[in-house]
Amino acid sequence: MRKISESTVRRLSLYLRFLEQFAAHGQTTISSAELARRGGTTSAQVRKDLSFFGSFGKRGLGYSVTELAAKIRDILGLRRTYRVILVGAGRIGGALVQYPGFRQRGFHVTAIYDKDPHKVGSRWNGLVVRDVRHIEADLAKEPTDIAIVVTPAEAAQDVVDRLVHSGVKAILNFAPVQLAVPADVVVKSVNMALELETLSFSLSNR
Amino acid sequence: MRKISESTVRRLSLYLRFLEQFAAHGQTTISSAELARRGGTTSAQVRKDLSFFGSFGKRGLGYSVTELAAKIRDILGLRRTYRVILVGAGRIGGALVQYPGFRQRGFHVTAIYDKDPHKVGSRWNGLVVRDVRHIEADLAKEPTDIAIVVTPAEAAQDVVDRLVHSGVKAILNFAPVQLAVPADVVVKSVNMALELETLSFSLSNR
DNA sequence: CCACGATTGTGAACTTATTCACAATATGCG
DNA sequence: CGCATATTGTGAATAAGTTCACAATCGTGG
Ligand SMILES: NC(=O)c1ccc[n+]([C@@H]2O[C@H](COP(=O)([O-])OP(=O)(O)OC[C@H]3O[C@@H](n4cnc5c(N)ncnc54)[C@H](O)[C@@H]3O)[C@@H](O)[C@H]2O)c1
Ligand SMILES: NC(=O)c1ccc[n+]([C@@H]2O[C@H](COP(=O)([O-])OP(=O)(O)OC[C@H]3O[C@@H](n4cnc5c(N)ncnc54)[C@H](O)[C@@H]3O)[C@@H](O)[C@H]2O)c1
Repeated sequence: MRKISESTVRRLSLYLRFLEQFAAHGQTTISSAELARRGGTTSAQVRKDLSFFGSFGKRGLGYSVTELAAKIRDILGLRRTYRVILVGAGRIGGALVQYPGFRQRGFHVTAIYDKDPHKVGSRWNGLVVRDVRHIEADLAKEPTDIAIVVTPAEAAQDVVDRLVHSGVKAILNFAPVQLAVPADVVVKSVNMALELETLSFSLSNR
Repeated sequence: MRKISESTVRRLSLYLRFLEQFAAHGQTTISSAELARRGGTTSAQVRKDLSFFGSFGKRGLGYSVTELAAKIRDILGLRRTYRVILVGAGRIGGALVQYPGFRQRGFHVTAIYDKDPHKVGSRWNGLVVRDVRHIEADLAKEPTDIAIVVTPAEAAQDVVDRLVHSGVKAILNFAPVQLAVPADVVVKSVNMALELETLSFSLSNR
C-alpha cells in the first residue's frame, strides 16, 4: 500500500464521525461536497483521501452513508474491538476510565495499573487497580493492543520501556515528554500544554 | 510577518521544553543537531524553524540555551500570563483544574462554569463553580484570554457561541464535535477517540 | 432510449513543507 | 596570525500535500 499521510487518517476518522451522525438522521446518501463542508475541507480532498483505498461512490449520486462508514471502519481497523490498558490511576486516568466514549467506539479498558500502594487494590469503574509490577506477567498471559500512559512525566519512559518489553505495539501518551521507542512501536502523544501554547502564539500574532 | 505553519509552532513549543530541561541541567549552549535529536527531527528543520523569526545562534558554537529559550517564549507569546476559564465541571474538567502544569507555564484558571445546579456553588481547587448563565456578565467585567470547553458534545456549540459573543478569541475544545466560529477566533480541538483511531489504523496496517 | 444534471475518480498543476548543501562565520590552538 | 574544526543561516532542490479541472458514468425524466 502507498504511504498514507497522518492527515489523511485523521480526516478519515472525522468523516466517519459525520457519517455516523448522518446515518442517525436517516440520511442514506451523501456527496463529497457535503462531507467536506462538515469537515472544513474541500470535496476534492475528501475524494482524494478515499481514492487511496479504492472507489466507494457512485458517479452522479455520491456515497451510500452506511457503506462508506463500513468501508472507513475497515480502513481504520475498527471492525474489531481493542484491548486497552491504562497506566497511572491519577486524575486524567480517572477521567479516561469513566469515559464511555471509548468503549462505544470499540476501545475496551481491561486493566489499570499504578505504583502507589494506596491506589493499588481500589476499584475504578469496576476494575481493580493493579500493581504496575504485574504488567509484564499480566501481558504475557493476556496481551493488550494499546496502552495509555498517564503517569507523571518522570515515570513515563520507564513505564514505556516495560510496555515495549511486554510486546505492546501502540501507546497513547499524556505525559509531556518525548518518548523513545523501537521503530515497530507507534506512539501518539497528547500534549495539552503545547495546545495552549499554540493558542498563545495565535493570540500574540494578529 | 510571513505565514508560519502550525507544525513550526508546535516544534518551537517542543524545543522550548527541551531547552528548559537543558537549562535545568546547567547546560549553557546547544546545537541545532542536539535539539533535533531530542525532538525527532533534523538539524536543518530546527534552523529553518528559527530562521522565520531571526537568527539567534553563533556559527561554530550553537545557541545559548537561556537566550534561545527566552527568544522562543517571546515568539510564542509566553512572556505574559493568560487568564483561562473552564466550561464544564465534569471529569475532564476536574482533572484539568487540579493540574499544576498549566499554571507553571503561565496559564491561570480563573473560573469554572457548569449548568448543573448540583455542581454550581461547589469548590473546585479553591474556585467556586459558577452558573454558566453568568458567563456573559462575568466576561464583560473580567475578560478572559482562553476558554477550555469540556462539556458534553451536545452542549459544546452552544457554549462556544456564548463565549464568542462574550469576546473570547481562543478556545481549547475537548468535545468530539467540529465547532463553527468566526474567522477571528481560533479553536484547537483535542480529540482522544480520534487519536486512538489513528493508533488502530497503524496497528492494522503493518 | 437518449439527453441532461449531478457527482465521482484521478492525472496534472500548484502550493507548502522538508531536506540538502554550502558559504559565512566563530572559536581555539599551535 | 593562520589554519583546522564546528556549526549556523539560507537559497536551491526535493518531497509531500492540496486543489484544479475534466472525462467517465450514474440515475432520471421526457
Ligand atoms: N491532569 C491534567 O489535566 C493533565 C493535563 C496535561 C498533562 N497531564 C499529564 O498527564 C500525566 C498524568 O497526570 P495526572 O494529573 O493524572 O497525574 P496524577 O499525579 O494525578 O496521577 C499520576 C498517577 O501515576 C501514578 N504513578 C506514578 N509513577 C508510576 C509508575 N512508575 N507506574 C505506574 N503508575 C505510576 C501515581 O501513583 C498517580 O496515581 C502527567 O504526566 C501530566 O503531566 C495531565
Ligand atoms: N472524560 C474523558 O476521558 C473524555 C475523553 C475524550 C473526550 N471527552 C469529552 O470531553 C467532554 C467532557 O467529558 P467529561 O467526561 O468531563 O464529561 P462529564 O459528563 O463528566 O462532564 C460534563 C460537564 O459539563 C456540564 N454541562 C453540561 N451542559 C453544560 C452547559 N451547557 N454549560 C456548562 N456546563 C454544562 C455537566 O453538568 C457536566 O458537569 C465531553 O464532550 C467528552 O466527550 C472526555
